[in-house]
Amino acid sequence: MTKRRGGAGRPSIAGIAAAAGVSPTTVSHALSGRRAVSKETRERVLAEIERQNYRPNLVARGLRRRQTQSVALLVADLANPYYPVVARAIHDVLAAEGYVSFLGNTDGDAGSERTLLEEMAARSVDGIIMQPMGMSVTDVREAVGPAMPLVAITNGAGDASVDQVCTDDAHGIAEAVAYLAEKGLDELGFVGGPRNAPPGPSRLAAFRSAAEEAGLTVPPQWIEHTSFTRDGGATAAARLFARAGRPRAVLCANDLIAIGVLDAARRAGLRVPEDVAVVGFDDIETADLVTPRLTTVLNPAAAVGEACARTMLRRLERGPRPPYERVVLPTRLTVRQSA
Amino acid sequence: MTKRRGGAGRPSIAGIAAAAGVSPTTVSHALSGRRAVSKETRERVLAEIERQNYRPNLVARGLRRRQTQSVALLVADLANPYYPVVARAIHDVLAAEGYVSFLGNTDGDAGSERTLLEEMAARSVDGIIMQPMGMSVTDVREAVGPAMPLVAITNGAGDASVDQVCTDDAHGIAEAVAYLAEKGLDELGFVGGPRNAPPGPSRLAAFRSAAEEAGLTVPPQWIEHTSFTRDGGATAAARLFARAGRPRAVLCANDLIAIGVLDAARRAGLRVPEDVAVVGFDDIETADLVTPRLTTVLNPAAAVGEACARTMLRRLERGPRPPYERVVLPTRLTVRQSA
DNA sequence: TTGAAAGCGCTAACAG
DNA sequence: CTGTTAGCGCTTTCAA
Repeated sequence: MTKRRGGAGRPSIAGIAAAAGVSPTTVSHALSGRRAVSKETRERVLAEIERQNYRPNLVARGLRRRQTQSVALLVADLANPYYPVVARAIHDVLAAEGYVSFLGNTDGDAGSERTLLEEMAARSVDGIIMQPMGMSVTDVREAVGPAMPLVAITNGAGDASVDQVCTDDAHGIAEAVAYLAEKGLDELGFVGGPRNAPPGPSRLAAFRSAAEEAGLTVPPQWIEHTSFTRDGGATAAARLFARAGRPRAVLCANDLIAIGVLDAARRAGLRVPEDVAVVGFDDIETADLVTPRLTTVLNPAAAVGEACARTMLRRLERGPRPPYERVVLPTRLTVRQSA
Repeated sequence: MTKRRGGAGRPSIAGIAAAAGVSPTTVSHALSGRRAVSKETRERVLAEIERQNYRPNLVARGLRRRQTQSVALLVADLANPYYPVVARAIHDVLAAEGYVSFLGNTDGDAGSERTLLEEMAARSVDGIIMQPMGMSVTDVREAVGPAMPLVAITNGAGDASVDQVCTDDAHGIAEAVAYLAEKGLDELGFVGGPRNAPPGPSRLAAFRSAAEEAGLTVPPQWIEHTSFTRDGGATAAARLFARAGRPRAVLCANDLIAIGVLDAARRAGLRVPEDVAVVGFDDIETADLVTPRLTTVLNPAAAVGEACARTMLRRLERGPRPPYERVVLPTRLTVRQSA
C-alpha cells in the first residue's frame, strides 16, 4: 500500500500539502495541533497523509524544534544483570511519554564515558541518564555543559548541579553487618569493587563505618578489591581464603562478586554459611537461584530506573534551572541461606 | 573552558568559519576530509574548533546527508538475560564503527513492534536489527519499506527480503533428545513458549521431529505452552507434574522456563534428575548457578549479537539490493547436572 | 584550493 | 483559520 514519491525516499510534508491543496504549515499544524485547523481541512490533510502513508521526518523536526524527544542511557556494562532491569524500566517510562532511548556502554571507563557523552550531546539528545564510573558527577556536568538535563545514578553524597537518583547503600550494609554481628560473626571481610570506581569505595566506606559502629575491627588483609564480576570475586576470595586465619563472614560489593566468592568457597572446601557466611549486594534475580541461596542487600533496580526516568521527565519539563533533585531509594537486607 | 556563543546554544559551523576567516564549506571539509584543504587553512580551522570546543550538530548533518549513523535494536524483553548479551555485542561492534544504537523494547507484541518500527523509520535510522516476535519477517519488511537495512534474528527457515542471523536450534535440540534417549529416558515432555511467538513453535517443531527421529512418541498432554519466564515455566510444569503419569524428562524452550520447571519439581517433591530430568535452552549465565546445575542447549548470544552487527555493517556498505544474507550459528548441548 | 548558493524537511514568526 | 517567509546547522553542487 505504501506510496513512494518520484525518485526520492519517503513522502514529505510538501507532497502532502500539494495534494491536499494547503500549505505545509497547515499540514504541520494539523499534525501537531499547535494551531487550530478547521475540521474539513484537517480531515482532508489526514486523509492524504493516510493515503500516502506519510510519517514526519523526525530528524528534520528535531533540527527545527531543537529537541529530539530522545534520551541517552549510559551504563557501565549491560551484561551485568543489574543494568538491564534499570534500562528496561527507564525505557518503558520514557517510551510512554514519547521518548526514545539511545543506549551506550561505557565499561566504566572515563575515556569511553567522555566519548559517549560528547557523542550524545552532538546528537542533541534531550537528556542523559548515566551512572558515572570513571568520571565524577562534576566532570560529567562540565563535559555536557550547564544546559543538558542530566540524571546521575549515584550512591551517597555529592551535590553537583545534577539530578541524582541514589540508593541508600549504607543502610542496607549496616543492616547486614548488624545481622552478622548479632549472629556472633564478628570477624568480617569485605570483597569490594575496583578501588576508584563507584560504587566500590562508597560501599566499602559504608562497611567500615558499620563495622566500627558494631564495635568490630576489620584487619586490612581481609579487605579485597576486584572487578564487579563473578571471576573477580572468585579470585579475590581465593586470596582471602588462602591466608592463615580467615574471616567468618564476607560482605561483597555486588552479587556477582558474591557468587564468585561462593565458587571460591566451594573450591576451598568451605561450607557456606557454616564455615564462612557470604552476603551480596543488589539482589539480582540469580541471587535466589544459586546454592546456597544468596543472602544479599536488595538494590531496587526497577525502582531506580523508574525514578531516573521520572526525574528526567520532570527536569525536561522544568528546564535547566536549579534546584536539582535528589531521590534516595532504600536498600535492605534480604536474608536467605548464605548468611 | 567551554566557549558559548551569544544567546544561543552550542557554537555552529558558521561561527567557526567567521572566526577562522573561511567559508562554512571549508570548515565542513576540514572536518570531513571529503575535499582537500590546504594545510595552513586546516590548522587554523582546527585550532578555532578546539578553541570554541565546537562539535558538529549531528542532527543537522543527519538531515543533510540523509544518514544518521544510528541503528535501532528492537528486542522483546531486555530483562530476559539473553538479550543484554546480544545487545552488548551489537553495541560494541557498531560503536567501533561510529554507529550509535537506539534501544526498543517490544514485549514481543506485534503492536509495539509496529509502533517502534515506524518510530525508528521516522527517525531515519540507517538500519534496524530485531527479533520479530509478534510480526512475521515479511510483515517487518513491509512495515519499513524495501530500502531499510534490516537484520532479523530468527530461528530456522524463511527467506523474505531480509538479512537473517539465526541459530540452528534444531541441531541442539536433536542432540538433547538423542542424549536423553540414550540414557533410556524415553518418556519426554516439552514446555514450550507461547503458541505463536518465535522461537516457541520452531523449537517445539524441532523437538517433535527429533523425538520422532529417535523413535519416541510424545503424548499431547506432555506438551505445555507458556510464556518465556520462570513463573510461566513453574506454572506449566506444575500442571504437567499434577497429571497421573508424567514424563521422565522435560525439555524447555528456554532456560527461564527450565528454571521454573526446577521450582515446580522441588515443590512437587520430585528429585532432578533422578525423578525427572530437565533440559533448558540458551545457556544463560544463571544456568550454571542453579541447583542442580542446568543441562541446557547453548545459544551463543554474544556471537549472535556480533553476527547481527557485522551483517548490518555489510548491508550498510552494500546498499539495499539483494542478495540477502543468512548467517547460521550452531547450538549444542551442554551437559551439567539436571539431565 | 576555496566560496556562494541551494536545500535536506520541518516549524515558528509574522502577516493577513 | 490560513499562508508566506525564513531558517534550524549542516553538506553539496556549481562555479571560480
